[in-house]
Amino acid sequence: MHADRAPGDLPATAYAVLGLLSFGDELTGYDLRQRALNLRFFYWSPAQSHIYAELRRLRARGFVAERLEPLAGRPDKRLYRITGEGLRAFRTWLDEAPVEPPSLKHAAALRLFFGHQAAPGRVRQVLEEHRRRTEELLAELRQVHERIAEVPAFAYPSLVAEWGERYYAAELEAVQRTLDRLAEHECDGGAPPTV
Amino acid sequence: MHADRAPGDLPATAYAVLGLLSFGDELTGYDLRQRALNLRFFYWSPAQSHIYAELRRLRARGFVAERLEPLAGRPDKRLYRITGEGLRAFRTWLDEAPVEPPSLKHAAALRLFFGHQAAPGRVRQVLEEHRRRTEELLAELRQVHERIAEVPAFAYPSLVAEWGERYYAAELEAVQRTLDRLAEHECDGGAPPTV
DNA sequence: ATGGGCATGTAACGAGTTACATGATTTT
DNA sequence: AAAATCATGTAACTCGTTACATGCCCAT
Repeated sequence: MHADRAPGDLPATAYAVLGLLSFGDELTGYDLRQRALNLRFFYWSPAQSHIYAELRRLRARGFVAERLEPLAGRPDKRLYRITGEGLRAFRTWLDEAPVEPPSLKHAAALRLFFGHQAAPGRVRQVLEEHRRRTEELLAELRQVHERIAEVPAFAYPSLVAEWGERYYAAELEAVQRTLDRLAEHECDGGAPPTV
Repeated sequence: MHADRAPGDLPATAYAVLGLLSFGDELTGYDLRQRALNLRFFYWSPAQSHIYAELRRLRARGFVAERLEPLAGRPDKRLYRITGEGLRAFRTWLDEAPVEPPSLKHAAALRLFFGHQAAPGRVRQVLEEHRRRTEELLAELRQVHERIAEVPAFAYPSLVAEWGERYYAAELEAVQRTLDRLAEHECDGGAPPTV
């Protein structure tokens, strides 16, 4: 879970939050939650409560500064801005921290792997649902990409979006091929062996 | 971390271990660790200590049976076999449990996303390392695939391997394109904006 | 007046990891 | 004689989640 990290160093999630602040805006935890949602296409999005916790930690380290805006009858609104120290720390992480290998948890592929135990038609159903969801995700990603495509500050996020679009398009093709291969199987030998 | 699950239900990891036993062999925790390694191409591989813990839990539920083989001067060797109840539970999970959306944590893409803060050349370096590692992983996957390709019991794992090969090949292409786009950027505007 | 968005926060928990410890057997 | 492999296990820890709780403001 926490790999390759020198003691006292922060997890990638903390730097992801810090990085979202490195674009320069002053943001609330709520805002950050929204921004973090855009990471879901290639990284994952931390839970709301986790973001708040991460902000407290970053603040304790002096990586972000907090400004309070009093609100009547409920907790103050907290606005965060990255500090000079925070920016230095972020750049050091970006430039020097070892890049963890990408981790994929592909539940649909896991189901296929164990297909020998599945009910007839189940594997196909799982793959088709996966295809549908991938199509949706790709559509959403295209929308996000369109919104940021011409904004100079988002040149790099745009590159990631392009990459993601290719990624999901390839996934769609690969699923289709798997579906086809599955159909072949059912034609020749009947269902593959149940062991 | 633990999503969509009815209370009392087990995490996907537990079912993955159970699934590895569903091929019918009697295996030790150590063996299972090896087998679980093959899941790393599309799912992740749990730590050794985690596998042992999972086996204890599966045993407590009656999903696996344990046979002890006494060894002189150290803990007994424990051999596990799936039970009828375990097989039923596994099939129910496979056929009925909601399939979690695939989760990707792509650390290299995260670095690219924040490229505006990176030192010159760093993003390229990260991508090139990612490409190298992906090539390695693909090579390993091809080897595994070759070993199982003609084994009837592994028809489904073979399909997953094919899928994986396409997946990693597509990733390689996508990274290359990103590298190219990056080079274009550096030609026209100089480095993209540092904000 | 009701629902959705804004906004923060706590408590309890489960998942999964690293690091360590031990020792026999087999291979080099 | 050393190193790798086989084999099990514990303890301390972090990460991240779900579920809950609160309450304002704005649009319908």
